[in-house]
Amino acid sequence: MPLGSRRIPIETADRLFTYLRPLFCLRTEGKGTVSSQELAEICDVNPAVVRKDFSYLGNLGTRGVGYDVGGLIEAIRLALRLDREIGLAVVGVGNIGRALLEQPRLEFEGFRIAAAFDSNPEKIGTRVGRMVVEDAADLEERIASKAIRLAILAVPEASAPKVARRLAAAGVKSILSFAPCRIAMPENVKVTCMDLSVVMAQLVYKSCLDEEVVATEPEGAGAGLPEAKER
Amino acid sequence: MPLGSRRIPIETADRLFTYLRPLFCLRTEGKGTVSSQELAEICDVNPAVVRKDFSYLGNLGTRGVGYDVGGLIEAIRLALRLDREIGLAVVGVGNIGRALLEQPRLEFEGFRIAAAFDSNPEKIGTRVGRMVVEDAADLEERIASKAIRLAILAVPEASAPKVARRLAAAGVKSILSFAPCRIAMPENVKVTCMDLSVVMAQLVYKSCLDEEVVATEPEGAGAGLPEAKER
DNA sequence: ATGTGTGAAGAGCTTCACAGCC
DNA sequence: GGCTGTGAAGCTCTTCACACAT
Repeated sequence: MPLGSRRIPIETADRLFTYLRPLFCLRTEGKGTVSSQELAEICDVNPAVVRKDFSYLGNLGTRGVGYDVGGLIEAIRLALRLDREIGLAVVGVGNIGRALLEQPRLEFEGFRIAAAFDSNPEKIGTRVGRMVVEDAADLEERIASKAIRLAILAVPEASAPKVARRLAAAGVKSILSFAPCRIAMPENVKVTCMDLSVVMAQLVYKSCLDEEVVATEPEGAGAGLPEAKER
Repeated sequence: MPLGSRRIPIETADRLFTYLRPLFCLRTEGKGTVSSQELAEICDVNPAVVRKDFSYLGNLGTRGVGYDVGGLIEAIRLALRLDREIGLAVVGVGNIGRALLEQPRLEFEGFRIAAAFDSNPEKIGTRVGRMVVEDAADLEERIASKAIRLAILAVPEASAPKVARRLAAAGVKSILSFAPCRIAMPENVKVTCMDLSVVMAQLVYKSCLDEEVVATEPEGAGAGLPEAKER
């Protein structure tokens, strides 16, 4: 009998993250159990998808009842390696870096900002949110000594690749970059680029697709079924 | 003979966006043609994927030579409906809103910031970047009169759902939200939520997967093939 | 009666390999 | 020789339908 040890499809893993936040809300609201039907409506997916996804984590549900909210949260956090706190560095204290430092939200979700860097002498030593901005010149040493493996890169595009290489050399394994440029990295360092233009273009494209469907089907069923298909 | 009119798979559309930026760079560098091989290396995908993707847009390449850079850009922009400028509103001029307004990058990519709103009296009337911040109270009227259909929502989480409903009522069809909460919208309004926690968690998960592969294959081939597989 | 768990069928995307053209 | 364009095979994920547990 499978015990939650099957390989989790990457698409399932992605969805598991998105289940997590509504589950937190439900727990806060005091809801003890949730059915695949309910969660599916909240997350805008098919109920069968929800059940299939959870089945990879083991037999979490109770037939006729649903899933225990707390149990789900724990199982997901365990499966996704979110069970331990993850320290991260914010590199670049411009508008975006400041936004991250000033809102403590990340801290609730298993992440902990452990360092903030900037190269501007006027910013070094100042306090932003909970952190004191450190000199980017000390980046390698500080990151290595704190064993930080995750960094958010919020520096100008021009210096992003160089700073990224320094981070990788210091032992960082995952970089979330806000610079809209390609960052070449060795195979063992993962980089995700938050490119707003790309995201917005995709958003607009999807809206355009909808319009064409409407235009092509003038006798459409109107505001009929919820059409639980996203992406 | 197919003339670029086949249905484009959604995954292909997503990739087409990501090809666009390196292509801009290549054009700026004065490169006239590019091969699927070169572009594949830059974007970290399989060359066959690149060719297949472009084949949906028609016969763009020249055998033995490659693809015309300018032609590719035009074809992609057309296919993805980026051929006309898209006006957008920035709602909320906090750290993130300011970051968007102060960097003119978006303007180069077919987007044009057409309005900025905030409800803080101290911010209303001030100039940020190229825009003067308008009163969020006038949001519906201004958005409708300018026929804006795309908005970036950068307001506190608590007010995000309410503001989103106002945007939708004013005619906005696509919303990019930075509030890490679910925003319920009618079927014809698309919302993409930039949830940093989710993105970071996915990033960390992928790094963990790598580590396990390394740990499971101690006799691995070392730094061998590029392993052109991402995601 | 209600809602989970899952094998099997189906859909969609990726990879391969090679014909075809420059 | 070099590189595109593409049918076919392969693979992964999604959907369905229903057995089964409470």
